[in-house]
Amino acid sequence: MKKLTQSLEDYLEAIYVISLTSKVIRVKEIAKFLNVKTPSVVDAVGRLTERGLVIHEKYGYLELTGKGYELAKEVNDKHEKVYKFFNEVLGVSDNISKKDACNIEHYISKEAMDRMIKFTRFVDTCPEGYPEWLKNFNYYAKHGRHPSNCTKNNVSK
Amino acid sequence: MKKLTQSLEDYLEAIYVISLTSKVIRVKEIAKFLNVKTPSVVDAVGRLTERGLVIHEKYGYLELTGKGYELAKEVNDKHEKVYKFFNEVLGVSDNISKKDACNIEHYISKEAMDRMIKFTRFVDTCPEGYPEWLKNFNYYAKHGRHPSNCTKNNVSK
DNA sequence: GTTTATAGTTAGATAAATCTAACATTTTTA
DNA sequence: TAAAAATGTTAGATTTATCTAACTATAAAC
Repeated sequence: MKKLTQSLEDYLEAIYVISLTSKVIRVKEIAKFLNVKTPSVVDAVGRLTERGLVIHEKYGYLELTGKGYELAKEVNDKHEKVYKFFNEVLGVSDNISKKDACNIEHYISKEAMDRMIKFTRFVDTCPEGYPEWLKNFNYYAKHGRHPSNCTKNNVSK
Repeated sequence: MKKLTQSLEDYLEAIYVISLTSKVIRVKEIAKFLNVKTPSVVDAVGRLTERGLVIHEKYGYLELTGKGYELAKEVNDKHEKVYKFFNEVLGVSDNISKKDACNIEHYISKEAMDRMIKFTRFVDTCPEGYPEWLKNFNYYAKHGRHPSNCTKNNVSK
């Protein structure tokens, strides 16, 4: 099946995210979540319905189909993972990480995503806790030079 | 002035990149570079001209204005930097890094860009050469576990 | 220097994504 | 339960970005 547009992915993800905390899903909620007007939502939901990703009872509630749920979860997973990488590894602020993740999630390749996920996990599972080299990076980012203890702590032979 | 769309940024960047290796710039070149048809280029160039970023003699050559050049360079710089980060730090393959950079360049925030640039430089200027921890990451990415020498080499106290 | 080939342009179509304004349905409430 | 409020839908407009087909201008070749 043809790939979803960025916009449709956003709508699908919004429905998914809303469903995590809300019992029912309405057009108005989606509009609020995405900062668009309700006719835009109706339009998008129509297109998602055509593709069998959403079920929408007229004037009533919305639901993801199985396929819709899976796709939505996939998109949202990417979002979460890009966010984590930006925030935890690169040290980008919370808000900006979220915003960037929201855009990038639609475009990043499987391969890059995989490396980001692994990188984040590499940091998170570091045997020594928060890795020394990442401390050193933060120092470098702040001061523009490697800390004096850098060589010592990282030399391998 | 209003932000350029992704598409217009692509056209502008294309013109810039072509100008690096080609004496003159033509509609056809741009079309080839971006894999679109010439009417699309004419249209886009028209919009770039309206914004004072490009000069186009009818049936003739194209040129970037000063402002256009600056903007194009900015966009292309982002491209280069995202590419480098993905390729050199994350270890994403050449081709995919390029493709991803091409998309992401339009969306990434100044802050995240800044951190990526610094991260790449942090790696490149590492006093010990290619850093041990990055070798460890590559090991981790390949085998799914930290190398046995990991703790030793990175412990700080 | 005409003809032919190449390149560029215009016109008109289509699709996505948004909006406002008007209308319809449901739900709430007095 | 009838009026009012809230929510949802439709219709129609706008912008961007593409395309194809038809036309026009410039360059090349003979």
